[in-house]
Amino acid sequence: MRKGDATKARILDETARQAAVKGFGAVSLNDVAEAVGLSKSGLFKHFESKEVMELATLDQGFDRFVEFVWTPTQALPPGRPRLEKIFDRWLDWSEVENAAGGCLIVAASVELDDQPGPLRDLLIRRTKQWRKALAREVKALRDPQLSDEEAAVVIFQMKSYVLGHADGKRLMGDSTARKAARAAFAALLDRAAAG
Amino acid sequence: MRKGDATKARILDETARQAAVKGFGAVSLNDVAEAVGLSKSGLFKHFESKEVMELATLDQGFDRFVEFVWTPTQALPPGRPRLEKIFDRWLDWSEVENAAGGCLIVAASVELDDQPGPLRDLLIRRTKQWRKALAREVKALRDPQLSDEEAAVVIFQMKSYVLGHADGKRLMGDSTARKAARAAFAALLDRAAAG
DNA sequence: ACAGAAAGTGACCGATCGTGCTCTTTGAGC
DNA sequence: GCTCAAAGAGCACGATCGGTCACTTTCTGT
Repeated sequence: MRKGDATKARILDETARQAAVKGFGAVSLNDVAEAVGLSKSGLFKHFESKEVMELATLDQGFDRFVEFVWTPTQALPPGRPRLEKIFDRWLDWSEVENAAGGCLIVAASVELDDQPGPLRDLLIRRTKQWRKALAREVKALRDPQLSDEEAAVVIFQMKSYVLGHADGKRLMGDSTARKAARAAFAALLDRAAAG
Repeated sequence: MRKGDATKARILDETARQAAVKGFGAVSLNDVAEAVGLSKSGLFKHFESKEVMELATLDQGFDRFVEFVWTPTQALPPGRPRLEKIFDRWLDWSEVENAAGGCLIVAASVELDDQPGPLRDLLIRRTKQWRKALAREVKALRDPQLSDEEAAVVIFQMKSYVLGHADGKRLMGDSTARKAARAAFAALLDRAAAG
């Protein structure tokens, strides 16, 4: 049962790639199977349906995101240094790690925000989970910890800059997007620490 | 040739609605035709292909956007009052005017950023055009007008807040998103006017 | 009112969609 | 090394995809 796991992982990776590019709704089993080097029916030995495959893809997408953006920052001291690293990794996530296709989570968020179903449920659940982890990091910015409301303000603007960066860099090819995002975020941290 | 124009407009509206919900890549002629009350082949009397229909849809989408967000603000004095109104209308655009489906332009931006073709070309062209109009409004924030670079910083953050607002409100149902966006934007204008 | 164009229908095309079925190959545990 | 399940191929299915064509209905300009 080891060979199967490796194939499964390749399927999930490929599905994630295609979903980030074309959207979940436009991914076809044929394209995925071909890219992975399988027959279409071979996919069904790993997932009982397309929907289950999509769910697994999005779930693994979040795992990869947290692993890439959050995990490596836990070695740093809490507060500003850690948060700056998280932000930087977050920008890397869409600009470098997923240069082709962009961030799967952003793509899914825009696509699924008005399409009820298990896929959207999963997306919302894991986004909330991520938000919680992020809130803990943000609150540690000041010695008397930031309140929930203060942290929410910081998170809103932080995520906004991430989205702005992705929009500017990926669609418009704006090479200054990263600098703009970093500057805006640094100013935000200054305000948060002072306020 | 008057009846045809009305039908054409209904087709474009419906296509825009569906594209905003499911993405351009997942819109089918059958669904559009059915929703408009036409046969599938009837669509081809108005557009020679699906791609042409999509192009017309996105183009009209931008027209509607500018008409809704920008046009009504031109009665206000340039600078801060006008820009605040633009921002407000922009939030309304995705939260109220397009409550079901969200902003077509945002959806298209995320979907098409890595899919070359005429549709993406059109998207980029019209986005640049909008950015230019926006830059004029932003520069008028201060008496010695803001420089290009200063305006770019403001526009980056402004658009970031719009995206953050859409993300928070539409996907997560966060009812405080609008307040957060407005507060962040007001602070941005303060900084821009002072700096 | 009449002619001709515009608007719209229905049947059909080949291709592709997700999925089930049977069959063969392959790999892992004893 | 044998066995048996896991992994995968191949084919076929009904539905739907974008698109064409011949035909009918409806509107509009004169």
